[in-house]
Amino acid sequence: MLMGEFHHNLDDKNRLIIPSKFRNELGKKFIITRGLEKCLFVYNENEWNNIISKLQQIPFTNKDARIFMRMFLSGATECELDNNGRITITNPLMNYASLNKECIIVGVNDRLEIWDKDKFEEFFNSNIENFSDVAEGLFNAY
Amino acid sequence: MLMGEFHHNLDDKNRLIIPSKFRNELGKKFIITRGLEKCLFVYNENEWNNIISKLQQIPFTNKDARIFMRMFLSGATECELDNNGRITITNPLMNYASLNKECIIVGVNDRLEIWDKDKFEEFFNSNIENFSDVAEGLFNAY
DNA sequence: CAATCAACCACTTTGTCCCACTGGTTAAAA
DNA sequence: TTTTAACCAGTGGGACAAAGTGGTTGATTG
Repeated sequence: MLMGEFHHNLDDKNRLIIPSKFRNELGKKFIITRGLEKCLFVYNENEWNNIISKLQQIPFTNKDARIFMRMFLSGATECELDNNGRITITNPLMNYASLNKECIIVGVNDRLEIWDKDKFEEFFNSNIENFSDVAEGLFNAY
Repeated sequence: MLMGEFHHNLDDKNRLIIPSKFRNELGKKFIITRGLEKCLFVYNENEWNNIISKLQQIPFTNKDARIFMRMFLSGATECELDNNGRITITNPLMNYASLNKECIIVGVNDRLEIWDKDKFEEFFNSNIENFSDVAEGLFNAY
């Protein structure tokens, strides 16, 4: 179960630390790609294969699916940690997520998400009331 | 059954005592995360797993669920007591709950709540009038 | 041949663990 | 009844290991 929030900086070679808590669950090789809400998604090989096999069941005549797959797969990059636990982020992904220096890496169940710091805070603040509402319903279920 | 109110200070390493009365029920490892009304929730492993297993049934293509998961899990931290019965609070959680030094730890049935002292008193004072009103309808609903 | 990229290396910082101290409460003994 | 000893909860700080940062070198490619 991936969870938690970590703050790290991209260096001038576009390298980003993957927090050590996440490294075991990600494994040696993993996949990074465009995610929803303009952040990046990071999956380990198993999770990635699960998603792909689900996507493959959708006929390519479905326009939404076609668009989604194009976005999702064209950005996908296989990456590997260097000796210090870092990955290098490619330019297309940097642009997509508006990364420049300060990043936030969050664990969300089966994936990591990589956010530009400002974007994340903006997202967070604009959803914080929503959080209470949804939570209310959820916690009442007990 | 967790209950009671305890006052403790964060030290300059962001460590906070978990009152000894609570330690048995929490166990060795437990989870701390963002709660409602800007305090922190602390769950033992069982309670946490219950919540998570419900969340995992919601598909990630559902936007509200995606947002909620992100908010909920990004704050979650697994923690363990040190030899002196303390935990370390991470920065994102400190910020969320506006903790600085004086904290209040309250037991609320199946969880602990960690409050900034001022926030708690503010909450307490602004709801003390409502206490009877809220009570009024409460039992009828179930 | 130049420029870019990836691997390597070394330094710095952070976090974790451990130990020692304080104060208060309880129990025991004079 | 008073004093002393022992214990437990809580507090603070220091040491060491791990994590994070930045730079340099060597290889590879255009």
